[in-house]
This record gives sequence, C-alpha cells and structure tokens, in this order.
Amino acid sequence: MSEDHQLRDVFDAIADPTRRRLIHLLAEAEEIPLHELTAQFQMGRTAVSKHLTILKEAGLVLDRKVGRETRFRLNASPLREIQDWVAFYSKFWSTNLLRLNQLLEEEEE
Amino acid sequence: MSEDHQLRDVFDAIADPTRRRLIHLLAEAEEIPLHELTAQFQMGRTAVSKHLTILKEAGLVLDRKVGRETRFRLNASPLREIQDWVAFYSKFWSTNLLRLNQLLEEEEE
DNA sequence: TTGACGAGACACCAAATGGTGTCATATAAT
DNA sequence: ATTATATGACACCATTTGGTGTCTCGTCAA
Repeated sequence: MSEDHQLRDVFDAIADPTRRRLIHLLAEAEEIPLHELTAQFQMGRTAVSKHLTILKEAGLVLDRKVGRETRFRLNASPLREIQDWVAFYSKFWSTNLLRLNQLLEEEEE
Repeated sequence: MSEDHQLRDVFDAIADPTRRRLIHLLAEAEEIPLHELTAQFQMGRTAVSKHLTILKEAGLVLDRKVGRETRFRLNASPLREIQDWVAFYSKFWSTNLLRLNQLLEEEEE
C-alpha cells in the first residue's frame, strides 16, 4: 500500500530536536509552506530545508509545490516502527510486570 | 524516586543501530560484561565502550565493576519518554481515527 | 611471581552533521 | 515592466560522531 523510499532511518530522523519540533508543527496543520515553518525557528531557511529533506527521506513528510511556495505535510505512519520498537521494552518498566515478577519469584521459593 | 542524570537526549541515544542492538542484548540477560558484549560486534572494545557510555549518559544502562570486568545492565525506563512522544502521533496513522475524521467532516457539511 | 586478561584513558582520524552565506530562477504583486 | 518573494542548489565551515590504535593499570590464574 505505502511504498517506502526509506533512504533514512526513522530513529535517526527523529533524533534531532529541531526535526521533532517540525513534526509537531506539521501535526497542527494540514499543510505549511517552508517560509512559514522557517519563521518558527532562529536558524535560516536553508537549515530548515535540510531538516525537512531528512524527514522526507525517512518518509515522515511529504511536499508539493503550490505556486512559488513548497508546502509540507506530515506523514506519521513511519513512526509506527518506533512505537513497535519501544513497545517491546515497555515490559521492562511496567510496574504491573515488576509485581508479576515478584510474585513469580516468591512462588519459586 | 529515580534521579535523572540525563546528560544525553534519549532520542539521540537510540538513534544509533549499534546502541539499539546493545539495548536488545542487555534485555536478554541480567548483566553482561563489556568483553562479552564486544564479542557480538565487528568493532573493537573501545568503540563498544563509547556506545555504552552514551547509553549510560541517557540513563538507559547501569554498570558495576566485578573483579576485573565491568558488567552492564539495562534500565529501560527512560524509554518511556519515547513511548509518550510517539503515542501522541499514533492518532495520525490510526485507521479508526481516519474514519472518524471522515465521519466528522461529513457531518459538518 | 609472572603472565594473561579486562578495561580505562588517551591521542588520533575520516566522515557526517548542522549550521552559514550567496547566486540563480520561477512566480506573484505593483 | 519591474520589483519582491519563495525556493533550490551550491560552496563553505566548525563541531560532532564513530571508529581506530596504544599505553597503563588492576585483577585473576599458573
């Protein structure tokens, strides 16, 4: 259904705080042009554009040209990989499971 | 309860595939000494040790010296930040919610 | 007590990262 | 027609990253 270009590791793409903030901004609106996104940051347009390219390579962002501006939109689905990954480790901090382990250890004695 | 040194961003710590594999290895055993972890990789001991230091700075790993070896153990709880973060965006790929949005849009008309 | 083993602490290096500024070009507005 | 805007495409730079090798020092075993 969805073709993964996936040139870039999703874990890598979300490692940068600027990129996470871009994702957050794009979650709040349908489509945002580059210049409007740039206005939210201290850094220059070129830097923001580079971050968006990285997000694009990870499949987290789509873009389309409208007139002279390039509008970006979020595609969150690659984040599912993160969710699956972290879900596996959730058992290691779940208090329920800690209590379960305690019970099991008690029974073993 | 848990004091966060948190010198290092957890998102940053899990960005590297070697470090994710270290986390995975440590999830399968109570405690593993450095030399044993190193044996699982192509790279040298120094490199593995550096990755473990980064994981330590993110609070994802604890170490203790036993004799001449340094043993590492997993502390997964900082991964909760990742889980919370990604959970927020799960609504953007949930098919149920996509259908809900469609229904809401239809009602607005 | 003499090695061998495990690891810390460097110094070092190439490549990637995250910024910058500038130039060219297409589009919109006056 | 002219000017301003939005962006892509570069070239450039400092710092970080992810690896290496070497030296030294505890610790365990013969």
